[in-house]
Amino acid sequence: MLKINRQTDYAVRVVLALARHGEGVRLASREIQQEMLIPPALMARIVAQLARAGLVNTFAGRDGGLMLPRHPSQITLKDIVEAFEGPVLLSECLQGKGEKDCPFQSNCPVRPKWGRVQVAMLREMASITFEDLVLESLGIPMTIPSFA
Amino acid sequence: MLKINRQTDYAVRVVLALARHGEGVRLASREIQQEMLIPPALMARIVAQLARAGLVNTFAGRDGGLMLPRHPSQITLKDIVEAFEGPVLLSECLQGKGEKDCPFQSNCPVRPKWGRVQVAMLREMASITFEDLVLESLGIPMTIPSFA
DNA sequence: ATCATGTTTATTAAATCAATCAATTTCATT
DNA sequence: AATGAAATTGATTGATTTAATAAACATGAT
Repeated sequence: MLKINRQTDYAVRVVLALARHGEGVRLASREIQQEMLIPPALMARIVAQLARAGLVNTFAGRDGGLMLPRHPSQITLKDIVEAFEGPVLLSECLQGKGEKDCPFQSNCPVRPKWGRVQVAMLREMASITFEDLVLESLGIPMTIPSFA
Repeated sequence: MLKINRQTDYAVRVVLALARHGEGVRLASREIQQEMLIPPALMARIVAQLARAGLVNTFAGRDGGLMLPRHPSQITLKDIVEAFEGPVLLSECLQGKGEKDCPFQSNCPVRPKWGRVQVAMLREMASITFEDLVLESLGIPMTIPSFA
C-alpha cells in the first residue's frame, strides 16, 4: 500500500510533543506517551530508536526524560522517516538486490526513474521542519497544502 | 521499509515489454512472462489487474494476448503504481482512518505535510512515461530466457 | 540504598505479501 | 457446433513484516 508504518507516525508525535514544549525542556517518556496516545508498551522501543538516531537526548534515573538536542527548526520529517524506515529505497534495484531476477540485470532502465521519485520525496520531507509542525499545530498554517 | 511491492515491479516490466514492441502489437502473456522473468504463477494476477485498470487490453482464445490501449507516451509510472498499490496514502490520516487514536483528531497538523510529500511523489511519477523507459532501455542488453 | 526512570530482549499475534494450484471462461479456428 | 489455446478467477499455502506485549535489566538524582 506504500505507506509509512505506525512506529514512524508515533515517532513524529513524540518529537512534536517535545518541540511544542520548547527546545530545552525535559519531558518524561510517560507524559508524552499519554499526551500523544501511544501504546505504552511500544513507547520504549520508539524512544530507544529516536535516541539511537540522535534525534532526542535521554536521561535515565529520577527526573529523567527526553529532550530535543537541537532546535525544532533543525529537525525534519526526513530525519524521522529515515531513522524508522531505514534509507528510503522504493525499488529493490536501488538496494542492489535486484540483479538476480531482473531481465536487465545491473542495467535496469527503470532504476534511475525510481531514483528520481525517491529524491523528490526526500527533498519534500527534508523541507518540513518540526518548527513548521509546531506552528501548524498552534493553528497557524504556514502553507496551503494542496493535494490531489 | 517504504518500498513498492514486487507485483508493481512486475507490472512495470509487462507494460515495458509491450511498449518496446510498439503500440498496436499483441503479445502472448506467456512470451512476456518469459522475456521479463516473471514467476509464471503470478503472471495471471498481474495481467488481470492491469486489464482491470485499463492499462492493457486483453484477448482470450487462440492468438489472444495483451496489447497497449494507447501510446507509451500516454502511460506513466504513476498509472501502474496506483493500479497496484492503490491510491498512494503515506499516512493513515490521509485515509481518514486516523481519527480514532490520533491526539489531534480531525485536525492533525502532520496530515497536510504528508499530503505535500505525497503530491511531490505523484508528480514525479506522473512525469515518467513508458516512452521514456523504452528509450532508456534501448541499447541495454537483456538476459536471454532460453539460456537462463 | 532506593526508586523512578530509561534500555533491551524475547515472545506472541496479526497483517501483508509472494507464490502456487486448480477450476473456469473466452473465443479464433476448424 | 467442437476444439484447444489462452485469459480469468478463487482458494490456499508459506514466508515475511509489523504491531503489540511483557519481563528482565541498567541508570542516576536524591
